[in-house]
Amino acid sequence: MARPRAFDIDEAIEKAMNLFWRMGYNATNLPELLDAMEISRGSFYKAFGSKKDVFLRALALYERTYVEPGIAVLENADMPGEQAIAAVFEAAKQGQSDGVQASLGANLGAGQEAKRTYGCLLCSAAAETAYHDADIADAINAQLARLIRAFGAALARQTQDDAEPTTHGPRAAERLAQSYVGFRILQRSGLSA
Amino acid sequence: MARPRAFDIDEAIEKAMNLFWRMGYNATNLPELLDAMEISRGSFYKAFGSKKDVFLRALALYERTYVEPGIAVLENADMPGEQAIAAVFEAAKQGQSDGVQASLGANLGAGQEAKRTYGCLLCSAAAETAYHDADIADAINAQLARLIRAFGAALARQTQDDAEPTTHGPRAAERLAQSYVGFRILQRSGLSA
DNA sequence: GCAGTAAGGAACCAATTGGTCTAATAAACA
DNA sequence: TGTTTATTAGACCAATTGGTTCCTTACTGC
Repeated sequence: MARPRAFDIDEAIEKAMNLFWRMGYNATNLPELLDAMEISRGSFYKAFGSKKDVFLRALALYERTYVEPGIAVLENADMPGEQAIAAVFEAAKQGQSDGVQASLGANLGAGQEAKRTYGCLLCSAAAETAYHDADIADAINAQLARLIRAFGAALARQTQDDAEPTTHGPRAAERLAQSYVGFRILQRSGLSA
Repeated sequence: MARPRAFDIDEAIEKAMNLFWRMGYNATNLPELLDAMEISRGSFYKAFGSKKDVFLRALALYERTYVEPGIAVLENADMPGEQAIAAVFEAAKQGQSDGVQASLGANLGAGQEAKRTYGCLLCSAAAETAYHDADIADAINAQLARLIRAFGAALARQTQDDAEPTTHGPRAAERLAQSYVGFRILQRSGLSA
């Protein structure tokens, strides 16, 4: 009995996520965000409430789309731990950013230098917004904590009993997560491939 | 034959550095910056020109104060590579943020929770400003590249010929730098200690 | 004392920020 | 057809952004 929403909420959030991914939270302003989401200011505030809410939903979508598959691999009891960890790092190396690549292609000319990635939204956001907003910080820290635990689960399934300190001890999962985050930050800077 | 500058340029930049360290570049606004530097708007623009210029100088000061000592250790030919690398990570763990601790103490009550650090200005800035300003990105990437090279120098001086993939191969220095950056990002988030 | 410079403070600037509101239109369903 | 709701575009908002200008007040060395 009423006009249905013309845009898809999830699609709009996905477009927002891709912009936040590239720009970071602070550097994303409303006009650009509305442009990327392809909705009007009115629809934006009616459907989502605020920029911060959209960012939190984008973070949640990022988790579902990019983080959880990795966590599933790390926690997959049928896969040896070393193999799971290697697979997660390999996925990060391969870009793991379809949507980003797409939006990048739209921005650059004819796909030249289109190989550059924006790293990891979660990792970048951790560095940027840690001290600014408690809600955002909580959401990010929860995701990072999940990731660390998943690395721990994979480490616990290791088949080889090697002596690498990186893969043993109480802080081994933390250290693996550090490597992952650092990789993705330097990847964003273009210094790691 | 003229009135001398009443504030010390380097001290002002140091205060700015500490604020940028805590807040990041985008989230630092002029009034807060002037307040932290304890100079007036007029003096600010006469002496430095712009917020961006101040940030670049703060980055340079950070490099001199916090990055170069680490690089010197890593490149110290008299110290075994493993030892140098361990020392750099240990320094990062210890906080390595005197100025920041001081400004933190001023913000919080009576020093409670004063142990929290802001991670590493360079690492956080790498994540935040990579795609926004070319000058800033260049300055950051140059510093990161120096750091990676220094890790490489330390690796080349290794005494033990262990089989850890982390410490061998062409990308070993890059991997060490990743660990370092990731450590400091998670440190800022409070998830690594 | 005087020239020269820097200080602080405040007024002022245009542009942008995230966010609100209105009015007209459009689509669905009963 | 009428009710309901979502749509768009745009005006509008106060607050904030980084930055400029100006005036008065120091302070220095000659």
